[in-house]
Amino acid sequence: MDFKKNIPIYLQIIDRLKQDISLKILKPGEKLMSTRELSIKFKVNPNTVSRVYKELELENIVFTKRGMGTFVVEDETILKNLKKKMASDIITKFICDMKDLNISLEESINMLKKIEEDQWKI
Amino acid sequence: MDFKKNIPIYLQIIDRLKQDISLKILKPGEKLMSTRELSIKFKVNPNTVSRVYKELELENIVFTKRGMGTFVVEDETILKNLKKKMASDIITKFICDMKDLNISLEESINMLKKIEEDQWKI
Amino acid sequence: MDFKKNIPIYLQIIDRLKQDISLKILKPGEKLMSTRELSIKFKVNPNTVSRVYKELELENIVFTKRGMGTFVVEDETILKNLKKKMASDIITKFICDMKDLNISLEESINMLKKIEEDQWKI
Amino acid sequence: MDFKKNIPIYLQIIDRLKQDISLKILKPGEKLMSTRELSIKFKVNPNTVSRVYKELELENIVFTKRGMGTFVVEDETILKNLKKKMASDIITKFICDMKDLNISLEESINMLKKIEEDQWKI
DNA sequence: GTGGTCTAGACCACA
DNA sequence: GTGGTCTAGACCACT
Repeated sequence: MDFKKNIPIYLQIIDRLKQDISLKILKPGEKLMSTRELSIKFKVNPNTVSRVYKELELENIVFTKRGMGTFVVEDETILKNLKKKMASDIITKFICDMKDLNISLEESINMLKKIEEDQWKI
Repeated sequence: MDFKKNIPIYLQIIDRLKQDISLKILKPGEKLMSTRELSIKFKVNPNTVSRVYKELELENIVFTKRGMGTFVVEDETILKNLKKKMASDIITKFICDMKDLNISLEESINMLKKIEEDQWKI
Repeated sequence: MDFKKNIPIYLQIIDRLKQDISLKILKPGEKLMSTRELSIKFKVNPNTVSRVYKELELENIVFTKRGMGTFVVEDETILKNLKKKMASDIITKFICDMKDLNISLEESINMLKKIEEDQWKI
Repeated sequence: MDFKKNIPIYLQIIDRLKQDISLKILKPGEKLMSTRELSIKFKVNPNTVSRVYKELELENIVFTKRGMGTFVVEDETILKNLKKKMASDIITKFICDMKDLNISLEESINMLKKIEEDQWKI
């Protein structure tokens, strides 16, 4: 995993884990890698991973058992909402940004369709 | 104007000015407010506005005449490209973000269409 | 038994056993459950229970006969003091915490009285 | 300020600041010391103070202006509730702890009254 | 071995 | 000068 500059590493890792969880690459109840393992995998300081786990716990996406490790929550509802919320956030932002440029939702959709068609040609 | 947390104020102002320019609220050749005026209007540190103008000048969107102030460039081509580039950036980001969530462009478009229809009902 | 986060499990178990002993649910001289039994009952690591027994022994509340198990001490004086000390600790902490908030002992008592009256209404 | 062992320093500082705010030693809208200043005053690492400010911000007790510093919120309601909540937390804990020892609220109050009287004698 | 806390000190973006 | 992020590495308590 290579990190973008400008965006804090810990946020990028959070996003990555959220994706893995919402795509069920990490399943409900499954144990995450320990802070140390993950810090080695991502070539990052353990503290940074610590922070990631703490924030994910605040969002009720993972929980920790003392001395046992960190686990994905088992409540499926939360996990379903996670993906929904992430998608809805992206869409809302997109619509707002386009509105700011005075581009209506209709036009935006047309532009996307055009890109879709172009993909086939390649 | 109220600023979002997490995003640097100077970036938000840059975006705002770019919008105004691309929507021709600020016309080619028109003089921008002085750094002082703008800093008062936005209740922001004058240094922050300075930085905004500097960055816009680097992007060839405005230029400075010493002692006269800062002006929107008159080259229409640049201004047209400005809007195009901004829109294209937003769209690219949107498509990537959705892909990361394993949502195809087709699905994304469908979700947007659904929102469009829902707007009519309100 | 469900454990609070933030407070070490072993401390919570110690407190629980102290209560049981001071309330004579566990009587002087009575045998405690084995570490294994207790660890199963509380769904906890056996080491954790071991530690609990070790600490209680240090405080002279239980004692161990090799190969026989762990027992509540028979000295009634110790057990009486146990309850007294626990109560006094709680009270001292309460008074200090309220003082820190600039709430006098008199006011604290009034607040407690108010709660007492309210209970009757329910 | 001297810190208790066993309790994380950052929690002790949080508590201290909450007290100062609820007692209006730090007034609404007032600027807190910078992370560096406070870290020197408390002989503590700047990161520790950083963490304190972050948590207080999460609880909506302070807010930060980028590059300007950290300030007590100005909303009086929040600050009033702060003191209320802190007191109520302490009282609830006290009542529960005593109940666990099989000591009724009535008895608890009597014990406190006794202590109150004893104070006069000294 | 697990996460939690803390120190020391660095660099950065922001105002 | 302000807070935010990150690294390096330590110690601790818990399981």
